[in-house]
Formats: sequence, structure tokens, C-alpha cells
Amino acid sequence: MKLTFQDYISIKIHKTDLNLTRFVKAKLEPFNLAPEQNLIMMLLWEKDGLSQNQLVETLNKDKTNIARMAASLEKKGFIKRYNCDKDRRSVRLYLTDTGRNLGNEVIPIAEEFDAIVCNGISKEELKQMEKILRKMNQNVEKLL
Amino acid sequence: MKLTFQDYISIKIHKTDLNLTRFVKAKLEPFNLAPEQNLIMMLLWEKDGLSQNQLVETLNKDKTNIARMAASLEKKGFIKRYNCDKDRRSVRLYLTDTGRNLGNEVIPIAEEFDAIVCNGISKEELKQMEKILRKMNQNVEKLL
DNA sequence: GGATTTATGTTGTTATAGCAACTATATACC
DNA sequence: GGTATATAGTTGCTATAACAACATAAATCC
Repeated sequence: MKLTFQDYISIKIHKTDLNLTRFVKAKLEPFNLAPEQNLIMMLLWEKDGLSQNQLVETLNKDKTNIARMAASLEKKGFIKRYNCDKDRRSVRLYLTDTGRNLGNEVIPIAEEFDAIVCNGISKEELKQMEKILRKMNQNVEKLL
Repeated sequence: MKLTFQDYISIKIHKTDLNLTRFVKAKLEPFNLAPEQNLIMMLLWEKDGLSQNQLVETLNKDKTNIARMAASLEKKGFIKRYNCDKDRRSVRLYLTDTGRNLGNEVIPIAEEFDAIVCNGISKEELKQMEKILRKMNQNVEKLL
């Protein structure tokens, strides 16, 4: 087959991901919010009181990552963690007032970021790209 | 604008990247080679004796990451690091025999991985995707 | 040719990312 | 209803990612 380094689509995706993350990291820095922490906040702004396990499934990350990010967000005062009454194993995350207010500032920045990333790319092209990404995920997931 | 979590293309790219990395990590584990370390090895298999700084530019990573991955690869016995005679600041990486031989086993696995990822995706679609990824990189790079 | 600037790497710190092993609780099984 | 199993989180470890501050060597500038 003889592929060279530049041929691998996975490497191109990886580099792009790092570039986008670096960019959004700088955008969020003034708010004392790291990129992945922001993903948790975005989900909580949509629906408060999610459990860590729900975040594990939505974000498709290891539970240890979620636990540590949640601990960090609590330390920063953006959320509070409470044990669920119905299931004592489960930990639910609730926004503090500070955390809720943060959304008013950060959500516009996230949307502006998306607009910058998608600049000059048509809706059709985006749909196409999403389809291919889905296919790639399926390709590896069925073998995991 | 009102975007929800699932609307962000950056998040989809990020998740896919993590999925692909997780997959390749498992594939490389038997060889005591981590995914990013493998990227350095792939470049050395193509051209031995690259400097850390050349890797910084090719891999588009911070020099600290490259330095630490190179240190790790040296510790594993896959490469040797020598100071360049012409430029005493520069550190060049050279494959050991072990490192060179590793390529015979790992390169086929990398190519198989690429084939798995691209399964059911046409050459046209891949080209299209690469074009969009390039555009996204440009979109953020010009603002960094 | 000596001072300033630039380039290359290293050390220290914080934030992801995932695996293994563990605790505690809940569910299933008989 | 007591045992086995499954689920939700935590702790410890390694690898990646980027930034700041630093050391050293090279290049530039006058």
C-alpha cells in the first residue's frame, strides 16, 4: 500500500482537532474555563442536574475524566455535586449561580467560535462531513 | 443562533479523533508504542536523523511534547538522541536497530488501521473531507 | 567583534485521556 | 432473603497537550 505520513486521514483529523482546541482554549481562558470543562458546562446549561454517568455517555469519555473535570468545576465554584437520593451511587451536578451566569458570557463565544470554524463552508459540505465522521466512528466502534 | 451541544462540528471532530486514537492505541499496545510516539517513529522510518525542531514543525505540536516523547522513545530503546555537530543547540533523533525493525511490524498495522477507518468511504469523499479540514485550520490559524 | 535578538531544548505546571484496581450501592438470580 | 453480578464513582498510573520561564547556542546588527 505504501502510505506516507501525509496520507493518513486520521492524522489530519487529529491535527485539526488540536488546532481547534488550542483556539477555543485561548478564547475561554479569560473565564477560567478549560475546553473540556466547557463541554460539561454546555450540557448543564441545557439541562441542569445531570449525573456524572450521563455525562460519560454523552461525552463518550472515561468516567475518571468526567469525575476529575467535575471536581475541578466544583473547586472553581461553577457547580455543586450532590449524591442522588434515589441512587446513592450516583453523583448529580448542579450549577451554582456563578456557573449559570457564566453561560450568558460563554455561550455567545462558543457560537462565535463555531461560526469562525465554519466560515466559507456550505451547509451541504458540513452535512457531508458529519456523515463521513459518523461512518468512521462506526468503522472502529464495531471492532472495539 | 441557539446552537445545542450536538450542533457543534468541532465537538464531532473531537469525538471522532478520540475514538480513532483509542482504537489505534489498543492496536499499538502490544508493541509498547503509544499513538503519538508512533507518529514520531513513522517520520523517522521515512527519514532517519530528524531534529526535534523538525518534528515540532511537521507534527505541529509544542516543543515540550516532542522533547518528552523523544525522551520516552529513547528510554524504550527505539531511538538515540545526539546533539548536532553543526548546530549544538539541535538534537537529532536516530533509530536504533530495534526501532528500525519495529517498523516492519508496525507500518502494516498503521496501514490496516487506515483501511479500517476509510472502509465504505470513497476517494472523492475523502478528498472533500480533507479540503474542509484544511479550510477549518485556515479559519482558526489566521486568528491565532 | 561585542551586544542584541533569535532559535532550540529543558523544566515545571495544569488540563485532558484512558486503563486497572478498588469501594459502595443497586439489581438479578435462585 | 442471601449470594452473585452489574453499575457509579474514586484513586493511582501513564501518555498527551500547551504555556511560562529558563539555559544555551547561533545569527544579526552596528
